[in-house]
Amino acid sequence: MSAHTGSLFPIDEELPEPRAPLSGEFAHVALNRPLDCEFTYEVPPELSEGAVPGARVAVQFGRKREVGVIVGLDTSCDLPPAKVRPLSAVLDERALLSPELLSLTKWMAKRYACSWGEALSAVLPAGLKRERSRKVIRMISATAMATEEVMKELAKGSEKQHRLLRTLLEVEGSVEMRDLMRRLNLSDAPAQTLARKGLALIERVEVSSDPLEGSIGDRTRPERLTDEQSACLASIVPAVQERKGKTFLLRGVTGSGKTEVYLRAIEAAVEAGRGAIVLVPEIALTPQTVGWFRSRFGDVAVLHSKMTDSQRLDAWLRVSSGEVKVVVGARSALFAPVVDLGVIVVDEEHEPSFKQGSIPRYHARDAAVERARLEGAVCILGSATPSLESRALAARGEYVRLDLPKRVGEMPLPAVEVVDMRQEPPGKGGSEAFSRRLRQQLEACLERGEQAIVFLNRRGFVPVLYCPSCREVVRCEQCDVGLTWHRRIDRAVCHSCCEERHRPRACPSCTSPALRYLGYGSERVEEVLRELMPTARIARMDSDTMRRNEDYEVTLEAFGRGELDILVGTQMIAKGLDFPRVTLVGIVSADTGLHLPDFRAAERTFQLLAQVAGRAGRSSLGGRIVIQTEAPDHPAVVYATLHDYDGFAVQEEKIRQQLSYPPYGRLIRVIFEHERLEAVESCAAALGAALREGLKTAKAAILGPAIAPFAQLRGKHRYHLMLKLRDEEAAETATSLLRGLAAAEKTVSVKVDVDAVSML
DNA sequence: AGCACGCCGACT
DNA sequence: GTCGGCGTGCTC
Repeated sequence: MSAHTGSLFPIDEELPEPRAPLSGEFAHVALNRPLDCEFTYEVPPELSEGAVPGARVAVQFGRKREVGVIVGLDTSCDLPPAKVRPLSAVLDERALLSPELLSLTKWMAKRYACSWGEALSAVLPAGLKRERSRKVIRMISATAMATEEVMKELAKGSEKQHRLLRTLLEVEGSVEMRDLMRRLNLSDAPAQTLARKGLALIERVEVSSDPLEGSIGDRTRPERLTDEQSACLASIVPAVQERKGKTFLLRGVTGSGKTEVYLRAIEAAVEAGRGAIVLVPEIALTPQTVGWFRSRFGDVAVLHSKMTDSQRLDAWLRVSSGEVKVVVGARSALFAPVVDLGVIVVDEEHEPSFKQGSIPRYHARDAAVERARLEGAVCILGSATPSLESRALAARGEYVRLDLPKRVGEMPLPAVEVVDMRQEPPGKGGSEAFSRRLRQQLEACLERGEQAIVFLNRRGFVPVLYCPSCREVVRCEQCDVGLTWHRRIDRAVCHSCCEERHRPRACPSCTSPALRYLGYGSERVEEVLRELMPTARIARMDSDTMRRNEDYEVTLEAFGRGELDILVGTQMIAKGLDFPRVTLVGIVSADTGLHLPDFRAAERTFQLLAQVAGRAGRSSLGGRIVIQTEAPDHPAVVYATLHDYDGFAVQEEKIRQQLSYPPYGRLIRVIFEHERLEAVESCAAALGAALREGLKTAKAAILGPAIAPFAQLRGKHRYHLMLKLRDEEAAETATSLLRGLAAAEKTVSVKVDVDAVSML
């Protein structure tokens, strides 16, 4: 701009020039950018026919070409004419997104403090977010040239290449490169180098077939339902026919036949010519689960995180065309473009994985309720241990509560025993991980020829590297988290940033050589178990042993065929497994999550214990649970022992109410991150002050700012603050205020997590 | 978020 | 004397 145009003159010269609004046809376009507004483009006459709300368009934005979605049309425009550009192209022949999905994404933007375009980007499959794409994945494998000799050579100088190649040799076969690199925390440079040396082979593959494709379940349609199942369906089925949005909270103990209720509700929708979506936690999305739905509904579209972009696109388009009416998938399957949606099921609705960790930070359960409302569909939230949030909404009459209190076939719930680990004699070499009682039960179980599951929510061999002389544990310099020693790979691993390093010989802070190795993780529990029970056939399932998709299936199938006696594992084995010969579940420690600085720690522990306990006693063989703990009097343990969900909920609700935590009001968490500590501190303080000022009159309480539970993560300092909002109005005020404040911050990263499920 | 423009330190 | 740092402001 030249100095003569007026920019150097006082601003009072800048009179708003009077002008008539432009007329013609204009489209409001939402773009996948964190910008608070939509952008207006002129619709050229030749594009007029296709330019409808819900269609994707290509537009020139700044100096880039972007894909956006038309969210509205207008016949006038009051922007300065020079600013308005024409649409470059309409990319779809019809509205790709229904009015309901447009409304749903608008609701998400408001609720979760993101732009409409960002919410839309959660709905569109990746293949439709770019103008042209057919992404291929890269697979990597070791070649025959990768010998032990070569490994020794690499070990000297090329740390990263060595680590990568060793992993490739271990997995024997090719693995998806992007996935592997993320897990090993490597860029693809080391892989490229290995490929150049001929030690690794990188192939571009257009896509293998859907691993869940052929799976057909063996669940037959029962002739008769239990009285409780019939009662549930008697209130659900009419609601499907009424076409009014309605939400049910279905509380059913493990083995009570929740799935059959889902299936019948979906049948009712399909008979009425409508479609359905079933959401399950990612980890429960197994061939077995998918099979149940395939066996009943034939062609069922599956959407999960392991699919490639083109597979997802394919499934999405088949659903959109009405060719497929039933969709099963993880979180994002909520947005499947099902034609005339009649039922949405959210199974295990209490699972925190339904909350998306990145923008848009939506909760799929809450968004499902909203989508059902918009579509006039029925939403069924199912769980053995519903979240306190859903429980409260049911109590307030927002949801209809339904109960399945008994297991199908009068199967009793398994007996639960608690072992107080403080009373156990000290052991050595990790044997203290098993109480006398649990050992005895394991032996008895195997003698009867039955199977056992041993659960521990902690990976690695030893989780604590303790220096007795400075009384500190060895921490990750990047993350302020204790390192875990993994013995098989002999490395100290940070479970927060996945960074691995050599096992420290001495204490890094005081150089004392006498580091002590304390505690046990799943790797060590497996080893101890092999020593205690040398004849038992044991397998471990955690994210260290399950490096490939197939590993999971192979191990579970072997367990199902009875080729294994004991399955040791973490979270991974807590959900959904249904093996009739499992009669014993040992929980090595109930305490791992109990003392986390998160107000939901007790709720999570209770849910986990109930979940894991549900793996035993699923047949006439009966079942038994042994819970080891150092806190036998903790309510989460006590009520889990009694199978008393309501009892636990009632006492936990008292605590929440006293402290005004959800479900007594909503909660927003704000996280501040930056390399420079002073920048984080001052930004958090300033934003905290602005919030206190802006929310003076709202029913809100602000906690903090304070140092976040992980004070450092990947080298960034972290602060956080928490807002407790007494009512919806306060929550809305706070959300929009925060959106403005966060957008104005340029240096420090400010994340606004509405209805946060994790405080860590 | 990108991506530009714009003003101050260490290099040829 | 330039290359490049990241602060500030805009995108229909």
